[in-house]
Amino acid sequence: MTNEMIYNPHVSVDCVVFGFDGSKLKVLLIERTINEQNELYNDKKLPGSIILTDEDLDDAASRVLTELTGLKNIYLSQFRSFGNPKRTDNPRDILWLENTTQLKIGRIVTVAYVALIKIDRKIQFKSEISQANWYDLNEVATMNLAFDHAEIIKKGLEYIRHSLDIEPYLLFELLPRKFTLSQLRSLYDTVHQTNSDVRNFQKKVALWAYVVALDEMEEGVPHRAARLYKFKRTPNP
Amino acid sequence: MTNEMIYNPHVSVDCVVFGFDGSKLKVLLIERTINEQNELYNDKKLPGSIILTDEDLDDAASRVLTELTGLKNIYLSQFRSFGNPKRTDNPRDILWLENTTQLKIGRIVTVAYVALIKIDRKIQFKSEISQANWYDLNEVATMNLAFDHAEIIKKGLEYIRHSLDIEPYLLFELLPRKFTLSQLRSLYDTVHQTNSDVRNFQKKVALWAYVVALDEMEEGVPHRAARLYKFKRTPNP
DNA sequence: ACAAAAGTGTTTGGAGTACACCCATGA
DNA sequence: TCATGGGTGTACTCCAAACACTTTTGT
Repeated sequence: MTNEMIYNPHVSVDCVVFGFDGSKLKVLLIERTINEQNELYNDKKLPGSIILTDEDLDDAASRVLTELTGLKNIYLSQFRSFGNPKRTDNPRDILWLENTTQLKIGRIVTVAYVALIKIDRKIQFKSEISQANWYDLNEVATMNLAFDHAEIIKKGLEYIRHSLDIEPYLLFELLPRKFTLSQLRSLYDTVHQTNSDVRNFQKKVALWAYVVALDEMEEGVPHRAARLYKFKRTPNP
Repeated sequence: MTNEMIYNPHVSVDCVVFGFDGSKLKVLLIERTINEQNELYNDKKLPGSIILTDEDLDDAASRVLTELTGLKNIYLSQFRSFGNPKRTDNPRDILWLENTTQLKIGRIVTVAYVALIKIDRKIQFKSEISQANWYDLNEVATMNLAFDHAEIIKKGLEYIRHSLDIEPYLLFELLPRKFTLSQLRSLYDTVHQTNSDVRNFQKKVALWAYVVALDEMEEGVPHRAARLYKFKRTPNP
């Protein structure tokens, strides 16, 4: 049985996983090492891979993310496909693909997914296959990424900005279970590229049924402790 | 040279083209005839086809739409990909595909596009390959369509509802060049599933810089003639 | 004259925005 | 006591929604 019977080398999935560390938005990238005429070349890429022949796209995205980063049960949303025939033109990318898959690779159409996750949960990037790390979005803009992954990240970011406008409760995927209104506001302003007024923001949030105040305060901060809040899923958010 | 060198039989594009006839939203479908053991079987499908090996997805969508319906210069937006392995499981669909493409067909991932067009422009569905017609959306819900095309249409409709919320000027893709406010309101209410108040609607439209009143009236209607309006593209709509 | 659709204003409530000061805490 | 961020209220503007009658035209 050859790899060709298991893998479909014409379609791939890529996952753009965004995280928030309290002040900045980050993307999850994995290390890639290419053996080019015995010179090792290192760069970064999105977690992604070709799909299995009998696998749905959503399933492929979850599987690949788990295999490459160890992350499980992440809510991934398909946002766009990329099929420029030139996207697999770089010889370095082809070399790497053929080495990793042991398949003859031609043109690949990729289906891209986004996810939002809390950086706070003790993430163990456990994978035997690859090494995953968070990178600052600004930093990523200046990095050399594999394939058209820079473009995919850009479109993914547009997509989540957009989704968060429509479904603001998605923000809570990015926050710790208990959070302060400053954290929420800082995140809100980061993704919306705004600078909200503190009072107006508190009023706005007071109208969101899915944000509930707790009887708990922050601890160990070098200033007045802030009230903690939690996110509560509501019947129709 | 085999077809396999020209066509990529693993990825297709499908176009969901919506039109508005003044009162109802319609979808463009093409006829399909399948020769099943010398019994001819007829049904409908979306205009769509597998892509060429060296073709970008957007280009494939335009090309396929033109080839199958004669429509040119239609603005198509990619909205989602469909890759359930079972979507190409129906033997009738496979038979049809292999007959039309002369290729061995396995699993196909399709990238779906939507477009909005005016039914008023004298559309000549000129194609040597297929016959295209408008179908009422309600009607479509009860029809048997090829592959997962019913699902694709449903998602396409959700997508345009959504887009029209954000970019209301897209509505004008669906209207004749000169239109009355009743027509605009009827269309608006159709896509939003609302029932707007006439006066409030006129006020709302008065604020849209891209709708301008003409010095012309409707003619030949059996009641008071309505003023005509046109759509004017603005620098930043 | 009547049927059919066009056109027109006012009021009310909710949401967003602008704006400045005192409070609690740890160092 | 000071530095740091937390927390609070009011006034204004804009937009959305509710609501009913008169006008024009063809038959």
